[in-house]
Amino acid sequence: MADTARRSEPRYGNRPTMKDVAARAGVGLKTVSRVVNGEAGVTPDTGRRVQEAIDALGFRRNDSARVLRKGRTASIGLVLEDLADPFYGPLNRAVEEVARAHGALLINGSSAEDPEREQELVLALCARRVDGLIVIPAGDDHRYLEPEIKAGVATVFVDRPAGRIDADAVLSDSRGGARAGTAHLIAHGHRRIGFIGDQPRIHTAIERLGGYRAAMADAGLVIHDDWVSLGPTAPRRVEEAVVAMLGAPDPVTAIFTGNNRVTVTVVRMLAAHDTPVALVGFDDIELADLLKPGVTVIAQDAATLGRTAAQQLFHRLDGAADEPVRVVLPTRLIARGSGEIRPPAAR
Amino acid sequence: MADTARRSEPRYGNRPTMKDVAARAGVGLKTVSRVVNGEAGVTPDTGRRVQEAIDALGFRRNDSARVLRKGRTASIGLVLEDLADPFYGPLNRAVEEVARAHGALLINGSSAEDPEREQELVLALCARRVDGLIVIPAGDDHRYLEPEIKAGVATVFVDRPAGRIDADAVLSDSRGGARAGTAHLIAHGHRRIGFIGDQPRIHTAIERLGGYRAAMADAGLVIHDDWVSLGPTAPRRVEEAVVAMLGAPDPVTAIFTGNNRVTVTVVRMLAAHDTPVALVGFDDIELADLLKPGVTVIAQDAATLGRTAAQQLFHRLDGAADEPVRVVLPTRLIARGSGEIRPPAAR
DNA sequence: CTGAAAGCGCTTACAG
DNA sequence: CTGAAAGCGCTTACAG
Repeated sequence: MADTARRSEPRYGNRPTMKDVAARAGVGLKTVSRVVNGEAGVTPDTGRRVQEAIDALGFRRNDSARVLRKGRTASIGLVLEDLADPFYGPLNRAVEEVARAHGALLINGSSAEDPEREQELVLALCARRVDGLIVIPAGDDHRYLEPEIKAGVATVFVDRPAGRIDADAVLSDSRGGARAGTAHLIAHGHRRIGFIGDQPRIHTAIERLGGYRAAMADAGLVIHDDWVSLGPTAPRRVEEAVVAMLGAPDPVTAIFTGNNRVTVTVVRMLAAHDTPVALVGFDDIELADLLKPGVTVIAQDAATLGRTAAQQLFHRLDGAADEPVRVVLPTRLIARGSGEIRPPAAR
Repeated sequence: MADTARRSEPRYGNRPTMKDVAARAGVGLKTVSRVVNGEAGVTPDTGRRVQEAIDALGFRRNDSARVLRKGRTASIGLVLEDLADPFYGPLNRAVEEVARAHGALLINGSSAEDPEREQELVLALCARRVDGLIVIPAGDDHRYLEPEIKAGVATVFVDRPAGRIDADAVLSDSRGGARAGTAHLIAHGHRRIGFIGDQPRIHTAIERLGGYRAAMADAGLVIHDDWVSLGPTAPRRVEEAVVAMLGAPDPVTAIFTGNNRVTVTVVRMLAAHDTPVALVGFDDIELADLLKPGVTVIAQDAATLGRTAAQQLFHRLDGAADEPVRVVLPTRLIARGSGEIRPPAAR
């Protein structure tokens, strides 16, 4: 903000430029450019003189300037919810690997699940003229991106679709996964099943709730209002939801949790609970197999999610201009014990 | 003369420039610049005309060009080992928050524990003229960075110090932590304690081994060669080390693990082992408290590590030119059960 | 094989 | 209050 009164600012730390190299080698600018970029058309002798000047001066090409002239920045932006969330780690890494394979750098940022911060970050990346953008949206209205997309910023949404605009999206089958997980609990004898999910603004939260509802309906089960809780994934809120569901006159005998953070909190609560409660959680979590009981989960493949999104992005960057696509990746139920606990009455 | 040559190669997707805005508003370039940057010295009426042209054209300032002229890119690079490793998540996020507070973007990359890839990545970031660099080094020789640092790229190493150059470093007290953890096992009656750590090229691996050795020496215990295993943290290698240590004629009764990945594999092995073996691991891991027994760990504060490093970086960027500093953050022993198991003979 | 000129999209320094 | 000129460090298009 207030970086007003800086001195005669050392520019890039007073680095030598091609001009300096040219002067020292006694050649023209273009010749230096040729040597730096390994282009043909330089005699070995001239090349050597230039190389010596480069080494002596410690010259390193300023890609920032190069990029301005070339029109592509060879960088992409990835906006996710929280860099610290272990779920996004493999996704982030997968995007990076694809970017790297295409010679692009990755600019990263967290929206902190705040739509305004998401927009601010996305537009900052557009101002930097990233070639493309991969966004895990926090908000549900992305019309602010329309002029950018029209101007040529390739954009792929991942994990959650864009809101109110039509854009590429790579998603996990949230609805199908939640439906399968809930059906799994029903198959093990449960009739009163709770659902604790993320905020209703978030697409996946609604989809997973839908899957839960569908499975209950499939089995002819009516859902009690008290069995459903959507909200922030902060431990506090989740704990209260668990207490309410288990403390009711007709308590739930099983819980389906909407994502990894919710699951972790619920596992912690259930470990301290006196009677066994069944649990199936969306997202796999580390060490879930070593708990007693192991945690049964609906696993999604975060790395494939990221890789697929990045590949689609570079596909667009290569000129693909067909209709926006929506890729939905399957989930996988991993039974480890917690989801196979039977309700008290049925034992 | 204007847009003739443009059509062949869409530059930044044919975005309007300040020149276009100036032409449309019928003003000079500098006036547009004033409006875009909220500078004073524009009559309300002129300002309005310019703003209308901006809106009509969908103009967004090209920060990439701005940055070239300004001499600072308002971006920093963070090179870590693996974006997917949950240990680095909080560190990454903490760096991002500090960068954000300073108006800088974060360019991220993984070295994959490969010194060559680290160098390649670091130099690519230097070529982009990031203002500063935070590096979790994979290699042990950073002399390749000397010309860059001399040229003005602020650099802070985190988690591990630089090799063969003098540079700022923010570290955890690996040696002290490992010493305390090993002493904890000794205090619980163990005499034969194994150490499974990372590759000896990695500074923290050596430091932690040193802490282990020191604690053993403090207690007058001699270390058997078979009790120490350093190498890649791949599950395969760690499993073999565990099998060897537990299968020896005089098997170890406790193990100290050198980092989170090693710990996870060892926990998995010990869960399947017939007799209880004590365990203290370096780095905290999620759900460690819910396992039976809970995993006793030496926790380091990854977020503080990242925050401190980033603050030091911006301190340098603000002009601090004093001697390189080395900050060492304390670790914390968290007893949860696995480290308090007594050896068979002592029970 | 080699290089001078123009230009990428902005900001700086200066003049009116 | 306003704008023309020069320049950031490179690449492009072209001429010698």
